[in-house]
Amino acid sequence: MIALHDVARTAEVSKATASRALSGHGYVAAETRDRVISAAAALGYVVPGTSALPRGRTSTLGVVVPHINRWYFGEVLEGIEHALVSSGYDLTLYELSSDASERRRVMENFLVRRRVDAVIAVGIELTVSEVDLLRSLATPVVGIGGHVDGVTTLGIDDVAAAAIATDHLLALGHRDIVHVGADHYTEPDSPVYAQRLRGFRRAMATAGLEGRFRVSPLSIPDGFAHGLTLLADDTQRPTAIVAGSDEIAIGLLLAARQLGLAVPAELSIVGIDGHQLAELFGLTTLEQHPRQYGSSAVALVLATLAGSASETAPTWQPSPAHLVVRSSTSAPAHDSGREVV
Amino acid sequence: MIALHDVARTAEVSKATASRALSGHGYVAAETRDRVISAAAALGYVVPGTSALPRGRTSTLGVVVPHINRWYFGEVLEGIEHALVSSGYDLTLYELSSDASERRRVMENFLVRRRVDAVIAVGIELTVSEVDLLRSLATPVVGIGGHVDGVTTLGIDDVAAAAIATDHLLALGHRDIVHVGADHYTEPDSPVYAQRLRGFRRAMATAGLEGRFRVSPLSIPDGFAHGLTLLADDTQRPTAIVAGSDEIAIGLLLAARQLGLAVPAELSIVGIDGHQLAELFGLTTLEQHPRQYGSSAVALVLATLAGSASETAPTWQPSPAHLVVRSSTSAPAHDSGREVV
DNA sequence: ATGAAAGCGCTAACAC
DNA sequence: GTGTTAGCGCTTTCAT
Repeated sequence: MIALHDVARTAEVSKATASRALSGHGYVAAETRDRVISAAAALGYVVPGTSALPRGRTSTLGVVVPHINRWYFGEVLEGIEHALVSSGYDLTLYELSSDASERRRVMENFLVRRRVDAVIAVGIELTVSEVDLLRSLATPVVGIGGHVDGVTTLGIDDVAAAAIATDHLLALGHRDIVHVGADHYTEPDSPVYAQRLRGFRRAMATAGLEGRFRVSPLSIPDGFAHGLTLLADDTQRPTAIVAGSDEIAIGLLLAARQLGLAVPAELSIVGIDGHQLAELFGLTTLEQHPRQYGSSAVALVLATLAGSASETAPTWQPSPAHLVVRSSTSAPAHDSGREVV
Repeated sequence: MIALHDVARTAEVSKATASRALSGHGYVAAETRDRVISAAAALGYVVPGTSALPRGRTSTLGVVVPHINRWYFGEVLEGIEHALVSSGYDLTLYELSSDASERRRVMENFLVRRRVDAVIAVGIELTVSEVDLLRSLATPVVGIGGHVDGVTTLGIDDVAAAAIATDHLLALGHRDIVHVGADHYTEPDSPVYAQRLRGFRRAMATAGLEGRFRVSPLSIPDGFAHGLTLLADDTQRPTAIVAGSDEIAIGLLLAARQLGLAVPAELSIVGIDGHQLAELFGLTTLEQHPRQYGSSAVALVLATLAGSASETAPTWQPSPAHLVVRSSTSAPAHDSGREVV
């Protein structure tokens, strides 16, 4: 275990000088610095995580997600990870199970106790007390997906997004539209699905219609299963579906095909998210950019930590997203994107 | 920021006693302990990450992956995360880009410098020098996927797995079989795809045949694209395909369907991994259990850290996996699993 | 420009 | 049983 001590001794300087030489803080003679740096290199020394302890820092960024193995979250994580490389910060990952007490434990015990210098909450509805807690510790927080009061959040306006998806179908002449997605009960941590449901209902109400809603877990197999039951009986089959996520939409699409329904001729489906498979399946969907949210969020928290963008009022600005309409069921044809603020 | 100091003062004891009371180590009067504990609770104190510093520990487990947003890796991560909950350990995640210097930086600067107490390498071929480095620091390492000399690794025998998949097709009477997968060049960090290729070649050679090989990135869209070019021309179309991963297999399957080919009547496809969509697509595949690998790996490293299973010779035992043969292209029908050691 | 010393928040020997 | 002391590996005043 090579410690600063060893580097200092090899370079024949004190620990203090070695520290300055390596960190770049404070005065140190050019010649001395070179000696220290080559000693460090020769010994294979690299600065440990404890180095920020005296400054009360951990060099660690906490990321909280409700799920790891879902496309959207995976993209966000990759975006974060890439942005973090060569920042000197580590990414520590917390998956919040749906268990409430478990959630409390993670939030309070880990995030809050100087185990992380900042937190990025992805698809998590932080409670006011959680936000207060972090704020009282001066821990920068930025959210991704949804909207949490008082914290800068990256993501689309989910209500508007679902409304646009719905309006698209209404404009196509559809009247019997159902929303297959999640709500507050199936995705208790995440605010976005309930908002998408609201957007759907709002758009339908505005058109003077009453939309149906079916709850489904957010996976392709679940979408498929729901599709089979929903679409098999043509007395209750809708002419169009707004899916709560692309996974559901793809599942529904597969179910429709399995039942021999022509999409979009006999059934129109629109999803939300921009899943990598959307184009492959010819899925009309509202695309956002989770990977960019990740890197932008990192930039934000790092800036705050560096003291630059400190406490500018956390204003929420929905990220741009656009509806990618695909008419054929399998011939990838981009664009005709409609901007969503 | 509530420190142990505050708890101690509130409970009217010394920091040492407070520490003992909270950690459970060493003698402390029951009555005193209660006082400390309630003081801690009242103040909202929780032990910080620095608590293990004096013992030279970080309470952190490093996990290295080549990709985050792929089904297999996501499953492993979820398995690890779940196993870690309430262990007191944090999971810090490193995604190794394919850039070699970047990889060196991560391996040396982060993993090795007491930033983590142990590491789990998922689908990463550690070099001997990397293993030596970690070993010299007494950092426990366990691998998942593939096989690294000197480190206990969880996963199937990929050579055998691919051979079994190939043999299955041979037994079905196929002679013109192609392998669509990755090799050392497309997935430089991961040993497993090259091994699967070897298993395929070996099985073909044993049957006195020469199998064709096509390189493809490991995603559904890429599998789809390769499928279109490979299957469109029926002069060069094989009768069966061994895919290097389920993503590729599913992509191929979709391409085949798009081209109007009946699967498995006109084209047999077998995948490897047990992707959640395999059943949905009626894909015959060799299933392993990435989530369990994750939790088992955690159990292993924690045991080593706790000193129990210390330095027992790291022997590699392939995990069980079995070939799930599905005959229909869309009717989920389990079973007829063949064990693979 | 450099070194000595104090201290980040905690644990562990060692005394009492 | 409990307090005192030293020290984990580093950064940072404060002298010099």
